[in-house]
Amino acid sequence: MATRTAAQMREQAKVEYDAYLAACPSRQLLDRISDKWVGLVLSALAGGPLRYGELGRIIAGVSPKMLTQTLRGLERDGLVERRVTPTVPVRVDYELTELGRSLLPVMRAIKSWAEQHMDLVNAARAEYDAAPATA
Amino acid sequence: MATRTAAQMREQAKVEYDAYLAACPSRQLLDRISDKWVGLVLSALAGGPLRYGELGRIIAGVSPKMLTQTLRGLERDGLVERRVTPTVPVRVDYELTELGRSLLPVMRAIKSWAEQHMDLVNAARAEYDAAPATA
DNA sequence: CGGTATCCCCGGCGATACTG
DNA sequence: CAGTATCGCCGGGGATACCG
Repeated sequence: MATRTAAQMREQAKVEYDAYLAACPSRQLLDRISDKWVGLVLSALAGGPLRYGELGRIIAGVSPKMLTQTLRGLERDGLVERRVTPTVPVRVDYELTELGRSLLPVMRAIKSWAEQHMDLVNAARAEYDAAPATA
Repeated sequence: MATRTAAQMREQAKVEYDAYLAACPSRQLLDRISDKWVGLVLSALAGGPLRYGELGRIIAGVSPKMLTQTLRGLERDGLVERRVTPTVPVRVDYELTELGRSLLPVMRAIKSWAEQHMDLVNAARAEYDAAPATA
């Protein structure tokens, strides 16, 4: 066995780096908000509490599974609150918490940059895609 | 067959909604910056131009394929510029464009929120995970 | 040095059917 | 009404090997 191979050392470094990445707050946040449905749910909830079914209708393309999964994730992170009213047919409302609302400005910043610059990005893409040869 | 089934109408609505989502600037931006390596590359490049190999070493856990793929995507979007110096062994530098630099404040906003609030999020997670029964 | 091309595998997304 | 459980598929991610 003798010396550890370069591959082994690299492997080791990689594992550590992955662990480091997983612990990075920015990455954690990006992982959360980059989820396909999170942004939609957040902005839907920005206007006030909504029931499960209402969210499903507003968001339209979401399956019950993904909606629940998204909601659970957000609840777990303390960004939304799940409030159950035990009436005859149960009624469940979801609402942004204080923490969840504090995230809205960030979402707005993202939206703002996107609206101001995405046309440039799209132009760059078009140009890039249209360049088959010659500088 | 007569009437279109509810499933068909739902399908239709979903396709349209997906198209709408795909066109949403915020979603496009999120799709880009939420990429595992994009944030790393951007912040690495924030300090000035770097060579391909340097990026690979700084970022550590990245495979050549992913590094190239990330770089190409960013170049295509006009966020980084690829500069080739045709010396004997080729030399390639990557550098943020003006557009790319304009994105840095947004990244900082994300980082800032994360650093200020992720401990609350993690606390919420711990509490959530520790709640097996009773309110 | 700076990539490209290929293969494989895993995880996540969505659809469906069913329950309290 | 508000979910949960299960299945299948598809695509992206990483490792590896190889070119200019």
